[in-house]
Amino acid sequence: MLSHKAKYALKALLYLAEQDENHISRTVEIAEGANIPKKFLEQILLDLKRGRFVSSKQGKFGGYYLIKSKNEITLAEIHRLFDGAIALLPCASLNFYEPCSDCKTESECSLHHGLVLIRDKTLKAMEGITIASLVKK
Amino acid sequence: MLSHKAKYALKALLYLAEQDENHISRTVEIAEGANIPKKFLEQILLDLKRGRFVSSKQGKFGGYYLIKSKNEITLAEIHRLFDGAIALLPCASLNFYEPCSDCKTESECSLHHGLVLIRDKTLKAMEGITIASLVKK
DNA sequence: GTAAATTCTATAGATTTACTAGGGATTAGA
DNA sequence: TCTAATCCCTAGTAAATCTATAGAATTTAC
Repeated sequence: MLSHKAKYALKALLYLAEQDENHISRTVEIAEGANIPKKFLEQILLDLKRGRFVSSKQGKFGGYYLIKSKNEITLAEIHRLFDGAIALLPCASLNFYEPCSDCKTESECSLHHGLVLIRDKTLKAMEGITIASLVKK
Repeated sequence: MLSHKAKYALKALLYLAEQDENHISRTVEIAEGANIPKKFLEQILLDLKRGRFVSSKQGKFGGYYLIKSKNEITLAEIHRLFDGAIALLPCASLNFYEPCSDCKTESECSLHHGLVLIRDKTLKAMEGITIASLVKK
């Protein structure tokens, strides 16, 4: 399941993607438009900025805007930024790999192999969902 | 990501699936064989029993054994039993559906649609992974 | 200088996770 | 019938995580 943070991030990105080119959106505007708690959204937008999905203009008349094409922002990326690994266990993860401490036996290898299959399919599916694909309902 | 509970459940089921027909496995035997904390495993086995994946024999020389074919126990079922919904949000879930309180707008519908696509693909993938498919490494 | 906005740090409350503890109930066999 | 072995059940607990909220610092336009 997605965390609220990831869900809010997607909704915020959708909101930004629906605005006119060159429009700068204030946090409060996004918060009201997408129904997200404002102070929580502040943190999320900063995370999105650190992840290079959006950029900001500070000060009066400042706000946020997309810097990555809505065709190139995928669900997979947002999941990784806010909720971490897409794989079901760290030992099956590409970007968050860790060996499993309790997996030394035969059954471990088997589990691992199945989870890598799942990861591949889920990842491919998630990479197919972009902000653009969501906007054009 | 899978919880430890779900991971341990899978490992315990794998252990049981690898035993001879009619063999009854004690909790401590599974715990040592699959490297799972024993008292934690007790709870997990009870959950698996309530879920009708295993049954037990009580008293001296008791233990656990599979009652569902290892070809019919899927990762999807174990995920649902221990970790709940497979979908990324409750509003996209088949078995754990709940409407999203904050989703009243256009962007909600869009998000929903994409997440249903993901759910369908992930579910199909998870239903393809059975205990039997994991045993025969 | 002032107002409006982002940015940063801290923190609080609730929930969940991953166990652990301790005993009760059941059964087999001596 | 006693005893040991085993499953069964309920609590509790420490740590982490999640979901925010608070407040002040910084930046910018005018």
